[in-house]
Amino acid sequence: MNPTIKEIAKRANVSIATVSRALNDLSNVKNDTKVLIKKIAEELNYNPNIAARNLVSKKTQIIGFVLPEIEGEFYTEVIKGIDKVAYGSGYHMIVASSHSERSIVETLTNFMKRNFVDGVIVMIPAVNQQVKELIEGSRVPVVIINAKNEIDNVDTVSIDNYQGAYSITNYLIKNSGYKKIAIIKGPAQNNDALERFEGYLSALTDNNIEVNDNWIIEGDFTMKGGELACSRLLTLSDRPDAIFACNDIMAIGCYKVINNLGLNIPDDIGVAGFDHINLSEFILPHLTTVHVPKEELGTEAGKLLIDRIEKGDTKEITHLKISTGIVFGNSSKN
Amino acid sequence: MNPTIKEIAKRANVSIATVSRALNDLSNVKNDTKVLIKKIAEELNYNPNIAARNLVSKKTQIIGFVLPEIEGEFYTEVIKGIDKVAYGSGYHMIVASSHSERSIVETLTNFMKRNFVDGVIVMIPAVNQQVKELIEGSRVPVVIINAKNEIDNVDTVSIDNYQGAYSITNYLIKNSGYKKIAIIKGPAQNNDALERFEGYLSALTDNNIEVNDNWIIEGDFTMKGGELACSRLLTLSDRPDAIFACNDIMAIGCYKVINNLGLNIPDDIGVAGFDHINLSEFILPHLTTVHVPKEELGTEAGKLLIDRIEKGDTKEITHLKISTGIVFGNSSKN
DNA sequence: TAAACTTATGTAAACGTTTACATTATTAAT
DNA sequence: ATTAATAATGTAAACGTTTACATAAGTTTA
Repeated sequence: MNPTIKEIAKRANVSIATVSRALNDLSNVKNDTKVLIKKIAEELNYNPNIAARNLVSKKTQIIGFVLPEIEGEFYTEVIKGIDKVAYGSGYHMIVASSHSERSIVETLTNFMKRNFVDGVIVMIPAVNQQVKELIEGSRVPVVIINAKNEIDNVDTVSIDNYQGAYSITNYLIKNSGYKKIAIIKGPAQNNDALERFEGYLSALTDNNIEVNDNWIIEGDFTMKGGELACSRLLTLSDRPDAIFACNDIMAIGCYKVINNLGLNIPDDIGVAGFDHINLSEFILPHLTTVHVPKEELGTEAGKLLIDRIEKGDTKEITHLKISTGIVFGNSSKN
Repeated sequence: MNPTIKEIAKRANVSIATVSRALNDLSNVKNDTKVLIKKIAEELNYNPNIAARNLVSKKTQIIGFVLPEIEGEFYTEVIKGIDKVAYGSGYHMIVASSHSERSIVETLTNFMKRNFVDGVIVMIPAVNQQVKELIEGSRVPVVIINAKNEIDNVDTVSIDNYQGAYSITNYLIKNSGYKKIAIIKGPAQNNDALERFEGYLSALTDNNIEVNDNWIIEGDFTMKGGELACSRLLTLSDRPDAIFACNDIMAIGCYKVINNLGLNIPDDIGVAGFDHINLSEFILPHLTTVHVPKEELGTEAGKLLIDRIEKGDTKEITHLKISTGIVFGNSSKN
């Protein structure tokens, strides 16, 4: 059906080896021959058979991206970042989220055991033992996004959560003048959440502010969770004058509660988030939050992975930390 | 490196043909042999080489999804839908959005010419001549999401925009009692936008409401566009009492302007959108909008494509229209 | 018990490339 | 003009499967 190099060889009166060399622009092919072959290939609308090429090269030019769920803009941005880099280097990306019918482990196993992808990028908030072992034992190159640095023979890219949380807390203190800053944490096993919490603690300490345990509330990174946490905080007898929600969605949950109580943001109570999702700019007042370069997370992971695929073990392991910045909204005084 | 069927054959003292048959659970293999072979495969941690298999089967079990840009939850949901169906049928999905470095045509060409994917799902708001020809001439099965039915030898899935727009306009009239309903349209070449506009017109006509050209404003499906359109409408001497924005993002733009002017939604002016994006439930008052089953769009397209891949031309062309529903928010009176 | 099936296995080709090695044609060096 | 070096091309194997066809082994049937 599809023309093959055999067909081209016949028409050009050369061997298939020469055709292959010509089409791949290898050296040692007379220019005339090369031109002729390319012309014929063009005429026949020739396209190389990828499977055949993969078979001999033992590469597929495909990278896999494993994530818990394709949802929310965060992952979307990361996907975009990976895709751009992949495309630029001649790779394709297969996205595999886990869902009702497929577990993360299953996906990962599939990607790593079969000679199906050249490398895998994994972005999961909490790496459990099983996943850890899977990754450590993998012959396929892996890059992990945003996990705790507990797998050290693997390249990683992550957000500097500590720095982000530290600076926004510091900002709330130094610039806005808040003194009683509460925090709504993220899920307990979530590494990002942990690091953010630590940044918050350090900032308080460095500013000689005592940590008040009543103002440290567990959250779950959902809006509902934000609402509940916020209403707990606002009904305390000694209530905080600012709330640092460990992600934007929870911060938006706070907005709801605060508005319902007829309080003013940022005068009665300041609010800050983390992530800088689009929504944070849609709401009023605009949310003060931490900008996370989501797409960059993807591009960096992509670069690292492709480098690893192409250079193998000659390159040493990289642990990349991507810094964040503050988005100065109006949900905090200034 | 990786064990092959050859290695298994050697250990089991059989030919590679038998191994292949045993592993693929084909008939005509003695049960003892089958069990033995499978045991050895297991021990060796054997995984079939996909490239080799693809080479002979001339299939890759990969489907491509082409979209203009991975952005916003709409596409995300569709991706999720496709992924689920694909996975269920043993396929993988490669997502290729166009971006700075890659045009839609380029992506499409890449997918359709090479024997790289078994089928392609295309979701682009406006199919131009070049794309049309590309699709019509494709030997690779294609399913188009949400485009005008102008390519008839291809399966399509689309939202019933007309019905959605008709019913929400009708709702604004019949249930909310609005009489002066303006519309903010979508981009001129966008097919969804056109159909929505037609639904609006029909609903007015069927309710014996005269169409007022001043209340028909061009929009562009962006928040900013919604703001501008809204402020134009609200400064008219004869201003509408309700606005139907052809997508939610523009409706949210309207909220901004209306709030700024100190007007009340839904009493001074009603607002309705289209798409039912998450955001529509975050804002207050909750937006009255048209629910679009985004994930279903993906699953249906996936099913159609895989069916086409596996059944070939024996199955006749399907043009599927997916109905929508109204989300009764508080941005309209009731 | 031979003939006729059926079942189980093997042989070898095919899929479409790439590439090591061999060969021939061309150019440079003496 | 002969030899040496280089450039261009060809030959054939290899990649790891699947599968048509051939063969061997086992089971009915008359």
